[in-house]
Amino acid sequence: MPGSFAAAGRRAELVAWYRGHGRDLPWRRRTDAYAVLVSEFMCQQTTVAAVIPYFERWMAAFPTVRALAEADEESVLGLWQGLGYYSRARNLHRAARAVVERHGGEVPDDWDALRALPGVGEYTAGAVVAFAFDRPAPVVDANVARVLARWMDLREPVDSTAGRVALREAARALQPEGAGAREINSAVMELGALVCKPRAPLCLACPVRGGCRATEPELLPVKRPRAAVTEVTERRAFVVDTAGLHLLRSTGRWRGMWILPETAAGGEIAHVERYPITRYRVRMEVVRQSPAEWSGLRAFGWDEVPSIPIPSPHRRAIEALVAKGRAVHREGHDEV
DNA sequence: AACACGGGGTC
DNA sequence: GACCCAGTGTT
Repeated sequence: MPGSFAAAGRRAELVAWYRGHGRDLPWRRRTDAYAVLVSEFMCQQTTVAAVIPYFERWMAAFPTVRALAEADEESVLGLWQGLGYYSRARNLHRAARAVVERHGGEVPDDWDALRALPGVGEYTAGAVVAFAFDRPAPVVDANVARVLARWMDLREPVDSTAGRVALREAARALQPEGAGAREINSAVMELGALVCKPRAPLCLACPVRGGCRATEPELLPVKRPRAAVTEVTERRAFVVDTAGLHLLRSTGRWRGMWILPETAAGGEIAHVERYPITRYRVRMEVVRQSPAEWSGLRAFGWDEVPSIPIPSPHRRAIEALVAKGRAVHREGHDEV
């Protein structure tokens, strides 16, 4: 059949390459399903290099499903602080509790049962089946999508319905009959990370270049056009007294984390922090206010601030304002 | 099908 | 600056 995907015939070369060149990542040293689940949650939309230190700290703090299930949300968010996409932390926490309640504390080996856990989508369910239990499952992350799109010369956007279907079927065709899913799926991912890179793919070093149909691999994968960036401005209060820094427990975007409260007050802008968030570009203007103008805030001593969960842009603004405060103090004129 | 959701790295 | 990343949930 013209256009059929013949990657299955290249499994041996791919796995041989992986055995020689695959990286020694912390979660590849273990196959217990809980460790796989944690690493997969952390790796969602996040680079491997950023995840490694978080993974090590997490596994030390919460070594088992039960340990995580019994933890409180504050410490869970604290360990996740700085990784972004905090709903992953809340979902992983809920997933651990669901595993205890529904499955007696054992992470299930069944795709549908996995998929039913909070925060577990098609990708993560497949990853746990393959990496923890070494059973066949399509595992399509951004690396695999890029490798397969080039391999098949797929011109359909990989984030369209048609593109996703094509990729899932190709990934399915790549699976071995019995054992070996762990290695083959790891190998395709690793090929994407090390050789079949987003820009400037190293085709001369590719173990499957003989089977690749891409004529212009650097132009693949095709993606749907992205939404335009919108500028937004918000104003927040920096509230400090002798008790320390007064923060608000967020109920919105950064639910459960501690943030600078939004304010309508005018006055001098003490600091401007700019940060991107998905399709927005936020200009955060910070003004100094006194606790008398607020209720519902909680004061933290300055020694506590480093260890509580605060989203990165807010933490950066706080650090900048503290530095400015110190500078004023040094100059000796505290007419702030 | 489109959008919200973070933060850090790369070129 | 633009683009990318071991995606998922909601609308």
